[in-house]
Amino acid sequence: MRLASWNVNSIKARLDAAMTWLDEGKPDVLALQELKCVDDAFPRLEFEAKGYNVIVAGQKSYNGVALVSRLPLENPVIGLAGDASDEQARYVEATVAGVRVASIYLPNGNPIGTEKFNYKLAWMDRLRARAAELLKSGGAVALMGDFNVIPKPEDCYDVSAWVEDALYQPESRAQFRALCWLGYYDAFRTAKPHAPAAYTFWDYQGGAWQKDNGIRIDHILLSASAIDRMTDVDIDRRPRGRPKASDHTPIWCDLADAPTAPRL
DNA sequence: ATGGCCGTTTTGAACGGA
Repeated sequence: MRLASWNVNSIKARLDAAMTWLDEGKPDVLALQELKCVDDAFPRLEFEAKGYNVIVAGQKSYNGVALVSRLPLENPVIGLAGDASDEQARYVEATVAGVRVASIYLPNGNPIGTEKFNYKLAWMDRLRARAAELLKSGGAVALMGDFNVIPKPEDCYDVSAWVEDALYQPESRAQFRALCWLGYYDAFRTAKPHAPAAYTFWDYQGGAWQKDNGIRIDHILLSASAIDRMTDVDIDRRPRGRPKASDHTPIWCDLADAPTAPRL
């Protein structure tokens, strides 16, 4: 089963690109972020025509996440627990073939020293609580999305350009590590610990794509029982190099079928 | 040199993004 995540920066602006990537990336499950549209404006029919089921958590103009899957999306949950007053559409989860998958659009948090940065850190507290809850069953879990965190210096073309940014603050990175210490594995770094310039985002400005001035902020975090089944993982840079591209590009991983009996 | 991009919105200057 292939799991993938992509911040499309408006699903309406990126519909052709999304349809193209479904054909070439062949994800079984795709977590989408930054839809920038309400539920009814999501191009549901186009996804369904390609054989995908759809769950949308939309919002006007900003944010918005979705899960699309060839297999049924069971027991969907929209929204992240812990703050009933939070109206931003940044989280949706469901079960596909026994794997609990989530599409996550973690707050940007800029500028630091403001309520926006506090909101980011508080949101990460809530995410960690939910992530811990999901591990209790021992089943496979995949947290996928735009985490808006640069985990380590090697995940950035030039750390000096990001030291004042919310994505590289010590607090943001510590929160990301705390999430991992619960028992989640960064799918890409676990398989490719020394891969250089493994970026998922390049700014539209300043020729960042042409210079490969990128950062790795889109992640797939897998529980132990999920990463134990992982056979491949990669970042697909092709969509970023095309006209009218999102500033993010997809990341994906493959999971082998669940063993029907213990293998040891 | 994030001054220089992109998408969105009570459509036209402002906001959010990262």
